[in-house]
Amino acid sequence: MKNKQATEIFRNFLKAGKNRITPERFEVMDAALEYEGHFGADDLYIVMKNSKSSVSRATVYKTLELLAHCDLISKRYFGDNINRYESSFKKQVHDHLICVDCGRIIEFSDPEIKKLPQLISDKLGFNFESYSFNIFARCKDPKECKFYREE
Amino acid sequence: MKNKQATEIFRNFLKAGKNRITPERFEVMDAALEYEGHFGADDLYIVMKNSKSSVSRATVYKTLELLAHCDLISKRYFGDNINRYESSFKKQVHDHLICVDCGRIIEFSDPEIKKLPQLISDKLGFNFESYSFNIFARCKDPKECKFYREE
DNA sequence: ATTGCTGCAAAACGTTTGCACCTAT
DNA sequence: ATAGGTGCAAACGTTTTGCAGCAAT
Repeated sequence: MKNKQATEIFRNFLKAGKNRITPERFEVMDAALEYEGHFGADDLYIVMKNSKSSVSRATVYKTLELLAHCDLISKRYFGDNINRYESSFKKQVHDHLICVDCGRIIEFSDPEIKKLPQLISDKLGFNFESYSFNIFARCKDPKECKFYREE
Repeated sequence: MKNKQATEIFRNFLKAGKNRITPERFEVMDAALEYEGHFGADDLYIVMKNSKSSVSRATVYKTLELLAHCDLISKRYFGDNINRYESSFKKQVHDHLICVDCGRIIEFSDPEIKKLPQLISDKLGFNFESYSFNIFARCKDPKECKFYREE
């Protein structure tokens, strides 16, 4: 229970959906919000395991879905068959550019894009829920790209 | 070799990349361009198998990647752990709205979105390659949504 | 007391790989 | 001749599931 405000949000979300308040879920929440950058469910499981947590892999997977549903974390997909997450608590909404050569991920934020999903959903007769926007591109400087890949 | 124009495009792409021109690759190309709507690699493999093709699963997977690289098909991801493809030959570029309740997929096209990926890539110092834009939303009319789910 | 949650291991799933044979160049 | 592609089955890595016991309500 390292983050009081997030704990409150998660707790209320769980209550509202008639999900139980368990210590394991808050353990996963803390670890997820602490993780720097993007992580797969298994990455987080390993980190927790290494810090002596006894939360199971299944619980990690399930809890991450819950956290994504209450917008404490965001679910991402960069095209490599792994679902990734990242904390979105107190972080500004952003999208991603992925270098298809070196895999580097650049975060950016565009006011134009932010408002479009809501508008389009309305126009098509849907209630907007979330969106994903990824750009795949190549570093202009191949040296820089190679450098990044090697580290 | 059902589609002369696409065959030509694919053949040139293969030559340019020093990939060999094989009958299997064109079998996959034909099947992929004929497929109505979005399909997983395995879906296509089953269809081909059922029409007595002897192309292997591995070849289907590999060839779909090649077809995506020369833009004859587009690779999609709708958040359910399956990579999907759809023909993009002679089809206008479009994006997708997915109903998170019933799974229905609506295709739409927005001029604003089309031009942004290129612009943003330039601004960030990358060479634009491709992009993906998905909106997740809910049918406004739950009945309509339910109806769709049940069929 | 009743559900729902957990941990564990096994299974499931889509996808990739290793290998021997084959074929386009 | 040789590099590259194919088919097959087995392996892979991520994710989900079944189940018995446990814990939040």
